[in-house]
Amino acid sequence: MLKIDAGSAVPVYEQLKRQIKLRIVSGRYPSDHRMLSIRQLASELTINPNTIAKVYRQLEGEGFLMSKTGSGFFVKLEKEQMGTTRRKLLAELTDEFISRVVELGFTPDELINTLSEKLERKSADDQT
Amino acid sequence: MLKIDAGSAVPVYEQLKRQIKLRIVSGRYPSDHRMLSIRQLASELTINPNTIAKVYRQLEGEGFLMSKTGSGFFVKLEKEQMGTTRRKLLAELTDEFISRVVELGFTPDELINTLSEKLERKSADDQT
DNA sequence: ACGATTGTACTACTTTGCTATTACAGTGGT
DNA sequence: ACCACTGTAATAGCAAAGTAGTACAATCGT
Repeated sequence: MLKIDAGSAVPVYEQLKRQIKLRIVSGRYPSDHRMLSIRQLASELTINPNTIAKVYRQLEGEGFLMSKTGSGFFVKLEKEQMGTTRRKLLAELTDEFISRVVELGFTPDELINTLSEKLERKSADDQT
Repeated sequence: MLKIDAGSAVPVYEQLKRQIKLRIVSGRYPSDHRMLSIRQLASELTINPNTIAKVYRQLEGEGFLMSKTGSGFFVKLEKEQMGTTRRKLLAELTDEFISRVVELGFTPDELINTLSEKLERKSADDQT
């Protein structure tokens, strides 16, 4: 079940987009899987259908969904594409992160160190 | 000299804030350094004084500046605080990055790998 | 062929973020 | 004490983002 936090600063359509993208990229929504219809999902989440439409259309533009007028939206991502798509997503996020951090005058060493330290601590917490 | 890209998607006040913060944190603007007055900087950059005021006030709120009504804004960051402040900034950015990436289902290994690879490639480019 | 369901397109309203304008109040040098 | 400088505060204008409402067109099952 998808969840929306209405009070959040990140807009509703953005929250939805991330969640759906994750489910597609992780294989939980396989290729040719039919998405809930715009109106169905809208009434489930108690938000405007147009917001759902926006999300679906954007995901279509990014190559994750395909629309068939009259019958619904379908997942488009083939299993073979999943790897490269995941890599591309990660690359984008990483590039943005690096540029922002470098902009603040940090060195690559500092970057790697704090990141790996945080990840170690995180995995320790997760196991506890 | 501070530079503003008027056509950029990131708002003017945000561009300014980042640049000034960098100069303070890197020590280029030492403690007790007097900033250009709101109106001076505004006329130099050909933008509205109120935008500068907003930047200064926010930086004051984050503990980088101090205002003295009638005489100007002054850098507040002591040399001893620079280290911890820098670390804190980096930690915030890193946490946000990690949470967004984990949200997309990536493993710590993938993360470290792409990051270090990108950094290596970057340093190679910078030297060329 | 019909009716229910699907996506689509257009419009409009509301809110928010950003910037601009103006008038006010405190400080400091001379 | 004055005057030119400083920050402050309050207001308004503008554009963009986000969401909502309504009418339309294509599909599919029966």
